[in-house]
Amino acid sequence: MDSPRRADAVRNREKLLAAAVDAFGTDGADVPLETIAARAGVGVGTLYRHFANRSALVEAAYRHEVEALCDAAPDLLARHAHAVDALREWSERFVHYAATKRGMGAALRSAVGTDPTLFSQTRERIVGALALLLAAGAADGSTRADADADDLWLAMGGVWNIPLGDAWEGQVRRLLDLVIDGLRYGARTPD
Amino acid sequence: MDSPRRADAVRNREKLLAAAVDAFGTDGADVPLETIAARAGVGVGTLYRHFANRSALVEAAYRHEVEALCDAAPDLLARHAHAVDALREWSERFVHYAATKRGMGAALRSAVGTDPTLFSQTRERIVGALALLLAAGAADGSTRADADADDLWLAMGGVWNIPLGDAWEGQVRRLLDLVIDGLRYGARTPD
Amino acid sequence: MDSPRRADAVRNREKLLAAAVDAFGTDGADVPLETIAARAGVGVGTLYRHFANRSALVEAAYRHEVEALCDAAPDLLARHAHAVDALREWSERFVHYAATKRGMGAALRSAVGTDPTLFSQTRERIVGALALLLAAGAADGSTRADADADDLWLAMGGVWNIPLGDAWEGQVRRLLDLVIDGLRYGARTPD
Amino acid sequence: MDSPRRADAVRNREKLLAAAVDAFGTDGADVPLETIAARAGVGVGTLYRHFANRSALVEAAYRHEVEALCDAAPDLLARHAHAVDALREWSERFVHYAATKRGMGAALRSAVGTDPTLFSQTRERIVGALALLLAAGAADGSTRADADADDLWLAMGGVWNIPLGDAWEGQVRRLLDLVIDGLRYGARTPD
DNA sequence: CATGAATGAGGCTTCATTCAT
DNA sequence: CATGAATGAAGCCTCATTCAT
Repeated sequence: MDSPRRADAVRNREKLLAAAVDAFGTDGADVPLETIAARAGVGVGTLYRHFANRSALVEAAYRHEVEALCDAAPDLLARHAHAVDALREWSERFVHYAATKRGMGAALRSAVGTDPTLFSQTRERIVGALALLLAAGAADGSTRADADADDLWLAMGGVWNIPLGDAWEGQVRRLLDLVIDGLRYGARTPD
Repeated sequence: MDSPRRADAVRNREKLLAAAVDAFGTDGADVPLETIAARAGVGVGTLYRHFANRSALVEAAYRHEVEALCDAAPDLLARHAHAVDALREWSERFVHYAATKRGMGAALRSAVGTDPTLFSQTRERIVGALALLLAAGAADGSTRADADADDLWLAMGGVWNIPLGDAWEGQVRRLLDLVIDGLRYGARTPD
Repeated sequence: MDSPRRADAVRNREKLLAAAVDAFGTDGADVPLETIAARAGVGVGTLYRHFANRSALVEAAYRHEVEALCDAAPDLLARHAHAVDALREWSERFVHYAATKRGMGAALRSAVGTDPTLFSQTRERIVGALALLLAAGAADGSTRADADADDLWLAMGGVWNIPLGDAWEGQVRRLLDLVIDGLRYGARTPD
Repeated sequence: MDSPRRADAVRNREKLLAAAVDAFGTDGADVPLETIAARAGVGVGTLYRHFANRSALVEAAYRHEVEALCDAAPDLLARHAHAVDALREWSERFVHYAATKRGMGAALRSAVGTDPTLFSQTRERIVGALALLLAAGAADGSTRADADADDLWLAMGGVWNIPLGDAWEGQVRRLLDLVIDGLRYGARTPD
């Protein structure tokens, strides 16, 4: 239904979002937008056609990451026999997401001014994904039935506290594994 | 030895550092240096006479805060009968320092590029101050003798994790109180 | 002979000219062409198919107004028993034209650079229309026979001097009425 | 009292104003500010230090012209035995001013939005200068005593109606001479 | 030593124009 | 023929830094 031209535009948008996430993470919150455009392989004009200004881009890039993360939840459930395994794989992606958010941190902070609901909305979205995974886990008995998505989110939120550095990724992994193990405790299906 | 002129210069330097800490916290990492100079009541030229460039100022402002914080430790010990009370008062100042560091955060991050040892050096300085306080506490029995300055630093580092907001200061206080109470546990002198 | 396609194209051209006149008057000489295209309900591409560039559009819009104004002269003569009545109605339209020219003023000034004959040509066209009306008036005796189209044009040109404001339209009307009354003076047919 | 440096700054300001008047007249209301800066022989930054933005510059340039014009009135009176001669010379300058205003017209129109009192204020200033000249003329008998500055301003305002072109300056001169001759009519001192 | 004016590079954003679909 | 996405040149403005006074 969309003309092919439209497809190119969509692709450009994706490229811009990817480039933005990357650039904010690499070069800091102040990367010239022209750098992002260049990295995406398009002209500045194109960037501005898609995103009215810097905050719009920052916000879109962040929301995009959250969407990608949360959209994966149902897919993963469909691909795994046990919900807990879906949760494990989902947590892999969460690590990546956490890394991104760290990188974009400064950029995000300056963008929340524009839309103060940004963080609360994305939080809800993520808690929703967690709720989905937990519900499935409760249903198939692969996670304990009394686990709450909000609590899980808080526990996972511990990753923000892990100091950046070489050991960061390993620590994040161990934290998430620990949390997921906690969800296994008291589950119906033994390992 | 110092001419009166010299005294003025020193005073200007102080005013600039104070203005910088203030401005970075208030207006963000991007405050024009001219704004800082104005806030200090001097011309930009004077600012540049004291600090070669923006990062130099950021770094100096941060180190200055750390110095002020750490220099207080011996003074406090001298003024309190029990080391633990010195520690309590020192932690008050630490709250202030933490607030400053939060405000300067973005500015600092862009400055570490210039001097990568910045954080490790200031960390050492603070751990040193803590060690001093703990040693005194162990000596007069007002804190447990097996406490380690590095561990204490890590525990206090929890303040970085407290989300900014209206409740921030209260939470910081409670965290620090908790930690200090921990140091009391097993101390020779009962409360 | 004209395919329906052609009819659409003609209609688009008209819509664009109308939108241009409107937009220049409303938003000033700097309206983005994209705005004009949108107001005409077509894409920019279509605008460019019809007008090679900005000045071409400005010029065409102006000429179009003049054409519409002048083409009306013979029609009006055909519809009125006395030429002076045709002249009166024509002057109504002139008011509208004057308003338009005022609005487009800045845009026009930047376009004359492209075609310096623009104003002299449109002047001739208008003087021609006036000559037609006066000739008819002289013939049927409804206006004095010694009136000259060039002089009439100069007299009507007084409208450019009327300061813009709420009273503008009323003053223009009174000026034109006065001029036309002058043409009645000494006419063969009494009122 | 002003340091020499200050003198340079003042000179720069003057150069910028002169360049602006010139550029707006020559290149139209849209001249890049960088062009004006270049023409004044300074960097853009200097332009911006003196004038916060485009309208500020336009407005300042216009007010500057009016000031120059009006400040001349007392000087001229001091230099001429008869007030009417001062008035004649003043009207020379008015021609120049009128030319300037014509040139800056478009630029001014876009700037009035910022300060709607611009025209009324400058009008008052000019009427004031005229009043001064007329009072002197009434006193020394070189102009008729019943002349009113406001009326004189309206009469001189006729210059705005003279169509631009090669003949413009000549027509302006003749108009002003005519008006001044009118002021001579009934004056005590015969020519 | 202090001052603050001058400089100009560089970022943001807009829009005329082109061109693939 | 129409569409509207893409391009990039160009203008506005800010601010770090220099330097004459």
